[in-house]
Amino acid sequence: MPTPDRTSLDEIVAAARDILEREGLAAVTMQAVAKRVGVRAPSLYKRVDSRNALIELVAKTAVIELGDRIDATARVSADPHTELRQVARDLRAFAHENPRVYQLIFAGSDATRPDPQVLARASAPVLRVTDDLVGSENALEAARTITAWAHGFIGMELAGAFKLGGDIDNAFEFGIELLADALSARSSERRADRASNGS
Amino acid sequence: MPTPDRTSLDEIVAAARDILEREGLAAVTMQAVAKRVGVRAPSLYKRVDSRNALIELVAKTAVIELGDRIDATARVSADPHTELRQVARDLRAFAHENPRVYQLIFAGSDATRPDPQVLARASAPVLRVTDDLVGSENALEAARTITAWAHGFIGMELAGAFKLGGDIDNAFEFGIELLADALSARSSERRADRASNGS
DNA sequence: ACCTGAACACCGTTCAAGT
DNA sequence: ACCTGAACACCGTTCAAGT
Repeated sequence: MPTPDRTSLDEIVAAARDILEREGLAAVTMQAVAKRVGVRAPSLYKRVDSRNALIELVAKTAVIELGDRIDATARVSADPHTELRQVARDLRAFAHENPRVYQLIFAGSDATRPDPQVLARASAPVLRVTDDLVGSENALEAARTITAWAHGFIGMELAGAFKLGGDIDNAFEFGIELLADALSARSSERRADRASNGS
Repeated sequence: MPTPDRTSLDEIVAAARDILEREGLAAVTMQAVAKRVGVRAPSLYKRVDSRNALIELVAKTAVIELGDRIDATARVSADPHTELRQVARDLRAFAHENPRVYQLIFAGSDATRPDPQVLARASAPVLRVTDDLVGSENALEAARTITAWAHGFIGMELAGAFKLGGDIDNAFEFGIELLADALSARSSERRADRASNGS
């Protein structure tokens, strides 16, 4: 006679994520997760291939969540400049709310990193903005510059690498403005070039 | 009667670093390190407090090495603009040569991250450059923008996050130029402001 | 069909016993 | 003074036995 299920994959992934966020990756043991969902460790293997696979599921779930979030705010914004600012702030807000998941996603091993498809979806708004700003020839490079800056800034912030004092929020806004201005400047040059080329 | 030493702390740290770079952090077990230096695992505890302490030593050693390297090339360069470019390239070259150590340093846990003192030393050249470029009021923010961009770019590159094709070297140079130009522009504005203020 | 205890291999770490 | 085997607690994982 079949026993009713005592847990579910979703519950397991949620439990793992919660433990990760509260106590760190090392604390995400199969025993700890099992205990949280009211089951013994071996039972987890009915729904999950391995601990690594479970960690990957946590990462993947979070990436999708992040993608949705960026997508939602990117969709409603006005000009590229403010849209850019908004995407950067969204990313940072997510990182502040889910620091360990964020680090798992962007600084973890190969397996926990977003797969290209999801990544492309998440970075689409950035590409759209840079395309508007600097034109399609340099849109990819520009998008990479912005993404790299945001990712690097947030990573350092989470790592507590900004030890020299100063206002960190301020430095973030400074960076956004600097990059946005720089790209706008390129954009103007480009328009000027085009005009003088007559193309 | 005292036995002659069969290994040394330096040898142990070097062995651990080598294993880390070749096979990843998970492969750095006390047994693996011990085997490499010709000793049994328990003997390591004569020279190292714990596995974590050993990993920290690997990180610290590498940070000092990196600091020396940046310091050396930063010292000989000419104008701030090229110095900036050079520091960024040094950082990237080190990351390419020591990818796992780099990630350990900049994306690892609290314990493996550079302590503030060493970090300050390594970032001094950057601060000097930004001070030249944008003035002392915004030097820290500017330095953070540059450091964040470089760190983020390299981190993404090592993570294989640049899946959309395109020339990555090109994107790196694009980023440097964009940032350097943007800071130079600020610098000009600053000079103009000062002139019009009469201060 | 799901769950469990027992078992296995492998960790990090400790310690008494060797030289 | 350094090194070692044995032992302990704790992992991830497998599997036969329960319901």
